[in-house]
Amino acid sequence: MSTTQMLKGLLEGCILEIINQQETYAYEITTKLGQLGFGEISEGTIYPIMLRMQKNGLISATMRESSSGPKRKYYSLTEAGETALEEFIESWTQLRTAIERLLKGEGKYDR
Amino acid sequence: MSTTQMLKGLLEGCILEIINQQETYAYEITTKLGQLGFGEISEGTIYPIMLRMQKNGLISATMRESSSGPKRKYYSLTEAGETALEEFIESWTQLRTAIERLLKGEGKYDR
DNA sequence: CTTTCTATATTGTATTGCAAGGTAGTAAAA
DNA sequence: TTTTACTACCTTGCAATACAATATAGAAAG
Repeated sequence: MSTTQMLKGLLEGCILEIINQQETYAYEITTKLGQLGFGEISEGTIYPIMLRMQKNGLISATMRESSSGPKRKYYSLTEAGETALEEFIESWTQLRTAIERLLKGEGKYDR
Repeated sequence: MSTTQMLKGLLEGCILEIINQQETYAYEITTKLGQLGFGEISEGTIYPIMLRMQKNGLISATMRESSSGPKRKYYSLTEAGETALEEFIESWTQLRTAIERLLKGEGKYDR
């Protein structure tokens, strides 16, 4: 079981959180995720997510000059994005709690 | 963001853990997951997973009579299943840690 | 002028959760 | 006896998503 399948659905929420903490662009997000302990997240993963979230109205983008390369597309959260982030955190907390309870062996003999 | 996408890849590992704690059958696993705080996991979700894991040699099955209904297919972990479970727990711990660090705002100003 | 790093985007594929549907056994209610 | 409900198994087809592979291009350094 690789982490790649476990990421599904979590990545979008995590990226919302990253943008919420600081306005940033896709290329930087990949390195950020690496630093945080997610695996190496490839660009083929990130860019579709960014475009999808923008299309769904969760983030908005503005182009800005870079000091070292092509223009960067900086993203920030829309109001819908902030709401989605809150919902993500709630869902994550619930899921994490459920799995932790399972792994601790709680409910082992309830039947 | 619904929990359904967040479950991807996690369900298989969680089911391995449930079977590891106590030999059980698919129908019971659905109710078990409900009690633990996962959503209502439908049978269309569970049965394909069980067949897949059996095909992949992670679990083995034996039929037994039921006191209240059709025969039950009881599953237990194979050696490969135990290994997969250990790997899942490790991957999960790593992923959980990464997300928690992110949500706590660590690494916010490392750039 | 070639390489390397930055930075964006697209296409196609595999995995997976799940709704919807189907089959059957047991048992209690009507 | 018929009906209803619960148990218990399984299959088909769809939608969402991560990712490899590929493409494009600007900037800087060698």
